[in-house]
Amino acid sequence: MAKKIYKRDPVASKQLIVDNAIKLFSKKGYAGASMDELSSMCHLNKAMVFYYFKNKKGLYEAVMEEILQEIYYTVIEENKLHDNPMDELEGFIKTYALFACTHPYLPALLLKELSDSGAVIPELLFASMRKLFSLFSDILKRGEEQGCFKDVVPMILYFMVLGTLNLLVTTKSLRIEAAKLDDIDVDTCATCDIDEISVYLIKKIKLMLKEDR
Amino acid sequence: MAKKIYKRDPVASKQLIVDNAIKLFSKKGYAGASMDELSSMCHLNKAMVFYYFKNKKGLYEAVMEEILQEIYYTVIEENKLHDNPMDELEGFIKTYALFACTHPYLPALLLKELSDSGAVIPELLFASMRKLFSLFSDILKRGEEQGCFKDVVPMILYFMVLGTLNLLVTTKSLRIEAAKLDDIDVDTCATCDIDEISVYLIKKIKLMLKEDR
Amino acid sequence: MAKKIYKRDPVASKQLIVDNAIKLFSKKGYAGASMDELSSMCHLNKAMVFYYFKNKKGLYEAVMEEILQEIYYTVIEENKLHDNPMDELEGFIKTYALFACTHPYLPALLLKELSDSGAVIPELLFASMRKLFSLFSDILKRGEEQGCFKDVVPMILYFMVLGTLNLLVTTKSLRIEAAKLDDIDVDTCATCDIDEISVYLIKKIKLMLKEDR
Amino acid sequence: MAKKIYKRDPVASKQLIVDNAIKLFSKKGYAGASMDELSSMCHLNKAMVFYYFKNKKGLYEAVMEEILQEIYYTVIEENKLHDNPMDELEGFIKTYALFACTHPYLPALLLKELSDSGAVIPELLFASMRKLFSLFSDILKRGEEQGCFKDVVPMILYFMVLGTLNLLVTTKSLRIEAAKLDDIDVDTCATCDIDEISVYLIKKIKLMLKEDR
DNA sequence: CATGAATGAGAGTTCATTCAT
DNA sequence: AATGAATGAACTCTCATTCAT
Repeated sequence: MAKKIYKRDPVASKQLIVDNAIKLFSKKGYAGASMDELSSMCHLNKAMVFYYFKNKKGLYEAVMEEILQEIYYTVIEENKLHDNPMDELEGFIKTYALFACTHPYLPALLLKELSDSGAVIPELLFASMRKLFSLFSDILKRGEEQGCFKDVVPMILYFMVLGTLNLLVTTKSLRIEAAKLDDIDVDTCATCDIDEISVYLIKKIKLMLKEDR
Repeated sequence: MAKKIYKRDPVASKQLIVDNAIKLFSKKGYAGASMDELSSMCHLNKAMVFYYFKNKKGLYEAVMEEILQEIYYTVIEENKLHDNPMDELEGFIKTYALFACTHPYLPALLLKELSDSGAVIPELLFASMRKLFSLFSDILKRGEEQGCFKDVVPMILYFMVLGTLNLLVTTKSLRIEAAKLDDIDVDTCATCDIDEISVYLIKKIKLMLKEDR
Repeated sequence: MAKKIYKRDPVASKQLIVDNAIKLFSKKGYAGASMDELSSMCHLNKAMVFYYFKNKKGLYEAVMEEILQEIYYTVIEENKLHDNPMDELEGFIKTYALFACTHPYLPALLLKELSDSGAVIPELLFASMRKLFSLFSDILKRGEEQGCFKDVVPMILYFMVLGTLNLLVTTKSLRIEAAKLDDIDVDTCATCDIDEISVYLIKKIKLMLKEDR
Repeated sequence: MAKKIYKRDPVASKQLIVDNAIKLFSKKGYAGASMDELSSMCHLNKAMVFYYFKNKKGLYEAVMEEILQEIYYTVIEENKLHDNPMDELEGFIKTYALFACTHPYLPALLLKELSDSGAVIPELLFASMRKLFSLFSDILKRGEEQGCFKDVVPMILYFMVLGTLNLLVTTKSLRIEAAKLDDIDVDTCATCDIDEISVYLIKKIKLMLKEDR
């Protein structure tokens, strides 16, 4: 008679919702995502979403909080392995790049949120971005003090790193498409893997910071 | 009884709709924008939107086409003023930066579209981005041939420029907010004007391209 | 500069609208027909329809009046050629059949209207059907008096004739479709022409009226 | 405050919708029926219609399927009671007539659909009409083989029966109206009950099939 | 914890109709 | 006579959310 499987595992169910919400929100954006579609992705009843989360916005906040925390802790943990600004900077970029590549919903969600200064969750986004930026800024500032980085404007450099990496991740399918059509001499980096990209980016950022002019 | 407003200027009405649609789409995204809200922003009857445009998507396409063409022609016109890659690159960045700053809906719309590889209008976005990228890529390629640029990967550099500028524009209000709270020693470039930013960016990009390693 | 041809022939324009309205109403019914589609069928401005006709219902009435009058006069003119009930009956059926076949919108419109007792134009339909029925009824009554028809109930026989012919006309495409699929031994009269059908119908009606039981 | 009515009987709610949809579609046709009106007829929220049915067309199909199945099974069940073509034919006509009279939406819906060869649901109507026709055709064919029917063209006779009965049912109110105005000597069968009509029809059809000419 | 039924508001879109030119 | 712009009401359908079970 059991025509349905009742999981009755609240932790698992909640996580299931969050996981699918990440997928959905990153694909369709906040407004474009429907709770109906979400629940059917989870093979769960629609009302369950509202049982675990206050409302759509609450779910979105939970989703964003989760992924923003995840990237933050990933980066900060990796950062502990290094003891000089040069390595720390390299580590920051490499780690962010790898994370963005293996969790491609992060760039999608981040760019969407940043594209309107966090219209949906200003405070949360605000706090998270600040924490990550603080770390990045600290690295550069210390590097400047130690004389290995010159002419540093952390905010701009921060968006340079994040902008480049996030856009390269989100446009991957677009660039692959382009590669099929484009002339021989235009390279869209369609086949570049994330390591090549971050190596190049690191090299260039280092060149940037080596001298004043 | 005078409730109806007869403007009867089709060109003006259509432009009114497009202008407000730009605002609305850039603020709320495609899915989040409502045609109801749009029409009341225009002080026009809702049906008028569908009189001038096939449907919501058609309007969105018209909007995107307009702004993508505008930025493209602005950049390409400016480009004609220069005769060497170094100046051309500088011109490209300065022009894009200025345009993005004076037309802040462009970064908002672009980031939103790019964040999901152009979910709404793939072909249109695709074509436009390619045209702009072609120009950028050409500049760098010629510079490389002439020996003034080294170790060039146009695609990455393209997203570096666009990513940095677009994010700096869209996060402006966020960064101003941050400036009020932040400690003294963290600069969010809240007060930087676009010229300072682009000068810095140009300087850094040039350093990047000066040597191989 | 003349990018449009201004007909400025009111009679022709009005007739153009009526002609296309006949097509449209017979295909889509009253509610399903849109004035927008109609006007573009006519290559005329939408407002012209309302210039010539009070409103949608007024147009529909004009359409129905035209075709109901046409069939009525066609039948009554033909009827004058005969001088005995038997020939008159045969003439009635043959004429109606031929008209329905060459003007297939008549059955379509008639069945639609009759299917809800003339919801849209009760009085008009009412009057027209009565006039045609009167003629039919007279023929039968006179035949009965003269002894050539027996056991006559005009109303039922009237709907028998009209029902059969109208349905055979409107279902023509359906029956052709069926012929392609059906087993050999089922004949949907897909290829029958209207003459064969009316000859058969006349023969059968005559048999009906020859004796009491 | 008690504004909401919680019936919470899905079977009843769904049937309520279907029942009212039958009424509405048969009165106003597919295009003329509004889902708003339907839901308020049901004292149900508008969204419930779309909860139970995919869309308007899906509801219409469900409605048509229900009534076409009902008439088919009614006729076929009755048919099993007889063992000779003559009785079967009589049974067919009587049963159809009675059903059409007690379920007057059937003729209304059928004539509307047939009047444009099933514009809304071609396949469904097609299949149903074929099944019913097959039964009718079989009866006549067997009668012909056994020598009790002569000169049989099933398709025409089928539409004769259905046309007559359907039109007599749908025009009932029209004919009652006419009876009030008409001269003494014209009988619109306004008061005829369905039994008298089907008895007359059966008698006439039998006469038709008794001899070749 | 989980479900399906129910809801009201609003979405995008089309409609018949009218107005100014 | 003819046009295109404009309107308000209605349309089908979807949304986030809540209720009873």
